[in-house]
Order: sequence, then C-alpha cells, then structure tokens
Amino acid sequence: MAAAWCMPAAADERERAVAEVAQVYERIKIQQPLLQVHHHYSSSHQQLAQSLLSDALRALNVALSVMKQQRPSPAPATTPPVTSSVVVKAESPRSPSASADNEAIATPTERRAKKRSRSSVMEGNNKTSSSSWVDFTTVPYEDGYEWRKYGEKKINGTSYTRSYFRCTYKDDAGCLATKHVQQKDSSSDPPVFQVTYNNKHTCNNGKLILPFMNIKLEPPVLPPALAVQAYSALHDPFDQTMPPSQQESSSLPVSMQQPCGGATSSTTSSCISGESCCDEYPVLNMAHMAAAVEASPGYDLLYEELSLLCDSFKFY
DNA sequence: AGCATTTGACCAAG
DNA sequence: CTTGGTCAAATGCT
Repeated sequence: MAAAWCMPAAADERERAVAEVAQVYERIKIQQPLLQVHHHYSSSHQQLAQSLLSDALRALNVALSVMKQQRPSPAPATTPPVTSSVVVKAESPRSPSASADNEAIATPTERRAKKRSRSSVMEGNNKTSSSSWVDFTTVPYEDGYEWRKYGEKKINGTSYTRSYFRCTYKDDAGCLATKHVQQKDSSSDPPVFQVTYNNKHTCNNGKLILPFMNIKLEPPVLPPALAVQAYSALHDPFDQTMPPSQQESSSLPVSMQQPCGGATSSTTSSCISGESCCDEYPVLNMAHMAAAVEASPGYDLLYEELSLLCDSFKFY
C-alpha cells in the first residue's frame, strides 16, 4: 500500500490530486457562508449543514497535509501529526530512506524485532517488495478492515502492551493480512499508535467501501485510516447521536477520537473492527440527503462539493 | 451454542 | 538465553 502510495510514477497524479482536493477545499470554504444565510432553513438544518461542512473541511485539510507529506522528494516528517494517520514504508533494508525513517522511530528492541521477524515480510524471493508498512494513527482499530485479535504481548522498552491482529477472513478467504498495534509512549492527547501491517488483504471483504458514492477503494488507493477518516467526516448528517453543542465542542471527528474510551489493553480489544461498539461506520442515508437537497437549495452546493471530494479520492 | 477475546505456553530467530 | 510472534485452551459475551 505504502509502496504504491509513494511510487514516483504517480507523482504527476499525486500533484493533480492534491491540486484537486485543494480546489474543492477552497470552494467549500468560500461557499460555506451561503449555507448560513438561507433564512428558510430550519435551525437544525443550518446546524447540520455547518457541522457537515466543518467536518468535510477538516477531513480535506487532513487529507491534503497527508498527501503533501507523502510526496517522494522531501523527507517525510519524523514526528507524525497527532490528529492524522501517516503511513510510512517499513522493513525494507534495501531502501536507505525507509531505513533512516525507521531508525528515527524505532527503539533498539524494535529494530531487533524487525531483523528477527519471522513473518512473511521477507520470506521467499520477494525480498525487494516489502509487504509490511507502518501507520501512525490515533485510531488504530478503525482502518476499514475487520480484524481478530490473536495475541497480546508486553514488549521490552515500552509502557504498553502490543496487540496482534489477523484478518477476520483468514480462514474463509485465506487472507494473510495481519497487523500489530503498539501505543507510543508519548503523552500526547489523543495517544498515538504505531500500527504495523503485514501482507495486503487478499479477501474481498477487505475492500474499503464508501457507500456514499458507491466507491470501492482498493487498499493501495488511499491509506485505510485516512479513507475512513475522510468518510467519517461525510457521515449521515441526520444521524445526530451527539447534541449540536457537543458536536461544536468536539475537536475531532468521531473516527479520530479514542475508541471506547481508552487505550489500555483491557479496553481496546473490545473495539477492534470497523463495527466497533462505540461507533459503527456510519451509513449515509441517501434518501435523507435527497430530501435535504429537495428542501434546501444550499445542499446542492454541498452535494456537488462532496461529490467532487469523493471523485478526487477516487482518482487519487 | 457460537463466536470473539484473553492469556499463558510454546516456537524460533538472534 | 532472550524475546517477538503465534497458538490454543479458557473465558466471556451475545
């Protein structure tokens, strides 16, 4: 995934995607006031429009920053932003840059672990195309895939246990995708997790599905955490599980907040798949959206912008 | 009852 | 021998 994400051949497309997302971002920003001056809107509609636009803008902003960070020429940031996920290629001893990145983030114990890894990362002759990558995220349990936990270990030199997951469909589809989640020791809020993925999903169930635009994003198209994050910002505007006041005060989309209230090993494991206990992936209600467009002309703009946004991600 | 998670034991690489 | 990764029986949840 990260390999495709960073492929030089895609540089032009990346630039174009960044420009396109930036354009949509600017247009949403400019047109946002239009939604607020329609006096015939109900106050709840105004709040919903405001909330949705705000979330969309935030998601676009995050997407842009991540896209720009993934440019091939400049060295990627060694300190990932707390509020977004950053994907870095991992465990490729023949890649000096990737190795340098890992040196910056890995403890001696972690480096040792990588050398002695007996996973499929370095098996066989395929030693140049690593199937392992690292993702720094605040939402390690919501990456668009379904995982089953199969182990937990206390790792030397870390304050938190490491949880091991494999694809839920390993038995059904023979999917060999695995990941392990390690909370970083930093005292940042929300806490940052290092998620190390091994092997791409080979199961059909592993596809990221964005029902809003009926887009299916293959893993290499967009980092899962980012896709979920962007998608979460476009969640059903009529599904108000939080009062508007709380929505205003919440600095992060639901998908970017701590799952199920904490990162302790005893609580995280109950919330490891997309169908978490605290917030299922929202399903955008198209009937509601259509009705909203009908009743509120401003939603035409919103709909158009979000369509463009999804097209941008689809293209990307 | 069936499924997912927990957790101690085991395996293998360094 | 140490330790990261995996296994599988026990346990918990729905």
